[in-house]
Amino acid sequence: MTALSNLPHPDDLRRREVVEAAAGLLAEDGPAGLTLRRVAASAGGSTQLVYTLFGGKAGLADALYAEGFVRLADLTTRSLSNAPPPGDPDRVVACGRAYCDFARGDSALFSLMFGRAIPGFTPRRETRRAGRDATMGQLVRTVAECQAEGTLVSDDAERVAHVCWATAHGVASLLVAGLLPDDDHALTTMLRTPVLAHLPGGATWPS
Amino acid sequence: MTALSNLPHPDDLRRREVVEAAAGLLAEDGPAGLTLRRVAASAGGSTQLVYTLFGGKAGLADALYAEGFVRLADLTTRSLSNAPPPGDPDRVVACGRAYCDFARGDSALFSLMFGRAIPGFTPRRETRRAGRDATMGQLVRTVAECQAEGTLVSDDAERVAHVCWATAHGVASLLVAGLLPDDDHALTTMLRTPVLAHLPGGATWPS
DNA sequence: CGGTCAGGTATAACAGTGTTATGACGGCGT
DNA sequence: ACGCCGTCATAACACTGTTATACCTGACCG
Repeated sequence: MTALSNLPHPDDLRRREVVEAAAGLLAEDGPAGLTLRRVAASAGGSTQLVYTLFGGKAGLADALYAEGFVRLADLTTRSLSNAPPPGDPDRVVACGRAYCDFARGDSALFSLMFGRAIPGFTPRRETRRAGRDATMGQLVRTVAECQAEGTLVSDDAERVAHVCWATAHGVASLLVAGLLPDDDHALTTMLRTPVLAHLPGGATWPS
Repeated sequence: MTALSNLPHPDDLRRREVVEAAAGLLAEDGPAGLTLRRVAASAGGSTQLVYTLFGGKAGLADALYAEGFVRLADLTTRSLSNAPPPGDPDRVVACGRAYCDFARGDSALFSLMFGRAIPGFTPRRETRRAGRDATMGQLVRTVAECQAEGTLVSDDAERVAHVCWATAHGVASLLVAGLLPDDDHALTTMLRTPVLAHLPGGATWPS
């Protein structure tokens, strides 16, 4: 089982196994249940395995951080495939809805990514940048499509995407924290708010 | 207010000391530095002190959670006292700005409140409700003042406050997570967005 | 005044954590 | 074949939250 297929590096396969085992433990028992011994046992090895593959718990958390952004991007593309065609502002709302679904579906992973759920861990700058670029890329693209169709005002697409991300993130975060009622209708109106502010013919800030 | 601060018992004075010592450690060394032994040493006692006063680390975290909402409310009222008179939509933006200032000023406490920074801890339902009512109360009040002046559209004030809170929380959270550029101008435009969507004469969602 | 009881306090022990040192094993190049 | 390097598992270390135990203080009552 060791050395027949070299196409993917065997270490990467092992890393993937460990990451998925860790993600399973994280989803099941929360960040408190993510211990090196349990991860090692779940992946069929010893705690040293995590050290040789990731350099410690911080490295494993970094891999889970990146994995979270990958899963979020997958969920977003899947949600966009069931949304109106490009150029419809509802696609921006669909991105926000996918964001909330991701947070509610795996709140522990969401907390690891955005809430310092692993005490000593802060993601590496490159990993953070990659995650930010991934989610911002999808959002900027859908916003720019709407601007090209004239369904959204031609403001800086990145800035519009920023505020849409912030809104979706705030809704999802407060939802997970149990501070917002989990009402589906109220959720859509909240997610619609930032794109409503960039609709053609909207109000401008009073000077 | 009654649920957040109890006056009578002399034990509460000790509780206050311990809470402030813990808040100091939290602000200085982050959630990872908040250990019972360090808290006890900083408050001049043994670890049992935390158990007799709070019943354990979860109880201490709950007290810190409530303390965080009190400090946030104080910062908000202070920010509102330097804002335009009631009825000006800029007051809502000022609330969001105070929210971001709070998050950046004590990111560890912010993470404890909203990000599961203490592994096993989730706030008690009453404490959570008290904190939510405290921040929502201020926000609903300032929004309702604007609606009374006609500077904001007469929608459900609580719903408007919800989306303003979510936006401010998302901005603050992504800022603390290092995922948004810390640009002051961009911050104000983002915080203005949800109130912009409720200005009189604004656009409505296309059916 | 003396005895008794309750409750807070400190000490020490326990299970569990991340991390690191210590050897043992196996594959590889020279 | 030999030495070497990396990987693995085991065990130990320092630390965590929690709990049991003993002590000591202070109030209450005979």
